[in-house]
Amino acid sequence: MGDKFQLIHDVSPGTTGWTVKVVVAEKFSPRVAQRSPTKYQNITLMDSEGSTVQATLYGQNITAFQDELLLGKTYLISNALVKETNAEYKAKSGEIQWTISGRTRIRRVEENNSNLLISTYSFTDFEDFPKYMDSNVDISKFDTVLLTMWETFVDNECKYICQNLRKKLILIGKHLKVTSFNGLSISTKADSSFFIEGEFELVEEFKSWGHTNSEIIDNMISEKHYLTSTTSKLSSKLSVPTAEKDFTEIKNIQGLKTVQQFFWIKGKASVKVLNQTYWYMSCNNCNKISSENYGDIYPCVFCKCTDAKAIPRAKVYMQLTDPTGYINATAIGNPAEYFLQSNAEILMNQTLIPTAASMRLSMDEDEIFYVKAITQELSPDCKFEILFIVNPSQIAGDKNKGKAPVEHIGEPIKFLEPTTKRSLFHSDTDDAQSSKKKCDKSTIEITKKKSMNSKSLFAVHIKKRNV
DNA sequence: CCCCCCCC
Repeated sequence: MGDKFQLIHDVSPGTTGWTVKVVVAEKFSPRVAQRSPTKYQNITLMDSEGSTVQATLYGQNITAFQDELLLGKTYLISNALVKETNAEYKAKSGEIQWTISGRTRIRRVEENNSNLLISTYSFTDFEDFPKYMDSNVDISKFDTVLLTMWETFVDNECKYICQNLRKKLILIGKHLKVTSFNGLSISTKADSSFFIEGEFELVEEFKSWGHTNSEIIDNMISEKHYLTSTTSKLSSKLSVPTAEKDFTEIKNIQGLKTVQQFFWIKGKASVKVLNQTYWYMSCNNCNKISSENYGDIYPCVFCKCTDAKAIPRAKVYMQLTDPTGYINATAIGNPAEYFLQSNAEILMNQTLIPTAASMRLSMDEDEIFYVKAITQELSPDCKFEILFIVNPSQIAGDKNKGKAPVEHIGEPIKFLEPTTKRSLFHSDTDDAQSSKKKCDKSTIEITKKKSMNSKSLFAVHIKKRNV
């Protein structure tokens, strides 16, 4: 390993412009956090001098990077989030931890540094262990697997394996509402339909609420409404309320505890924290964060698009007020550009803290906001996201005027009776075609990714695609 | 759709 790069010890919180060459020395199985639904995965990285640092991945980054960071391989890493571990947990002071996210640039280097690892760890026997731990094959076939644990593995790894396996089974059986499993997230959309992304593995058919999980997923796919972000398309999906009683007063959602809900709010937005980043670099295909430079073509780790383009996307953290109170909320993409009266490229090139001359920082008149509330497990308050902003003048004379807001708002999710015989479990090109036909502005790809045995293990990839 | 953060 050459020395033109920094070493792990050279990188502290606040260090900029660094690149460290590392070998992936250990890769642990993803775990679910004890006190929150957060998934995390720890990885140990080692530099040329044998120093190590713990790197952590969270949530969807775990699946996104699972093929990028392979055990024993060498990488150049830059722009990880570097911080001291939480004082509450850290064993010794000054311990550094890296967080690897979509911002982090990772470049594979074709070098064999396994001798470095072997000289530091007795690592060879351990090599097959991580992939074994994370395997679902054993569950699906209900084969008995003998796993021998010793010393601290009994208390640590063994405990977590058991917990995770149990959680996975429970998740598949019961949870088809708002959850994630192996990269799958099924969440309610603003129009009460479902958005499914990522991969999931159906280990076993479970019945819940009178339907098997495969039927429920079939329903979601056959319904497949997707919201689009533009106001014109929005108005065809949602009728904007006009009666005062249809708006939610902010005081009623401050400190909200519900899982996920949508509200119409009539009020004003303003930027209170001027010194924020009003954009992020994104993938032009999936909008996820990118570590590339503007305009670069790159393979996106999230959507796996091989020729994704890095483009800026607007983002703003603001305060929403009505006569009864205020909440902080985030807007991304269209609503952010609309509010700021700017666009992502201008926002990206802006070097100074903005002024009212360079963008809109507050509203003069009331506007209508469609707000999504998401409970934060560890924080007392909800997080709010502004999905749409509608100027009341835009809906004057609209055919929806006077209509009550669509009936789903604030209501629990309902599963529809199965309307189709089409099953995910015979996913072939015919199914993919029929999905395409029913889809209006998007297509859904259904691919059988792997089939370990004839009936129990499937991986299905469903994604929205703009046409 | 998306950002941030996140665990022992």
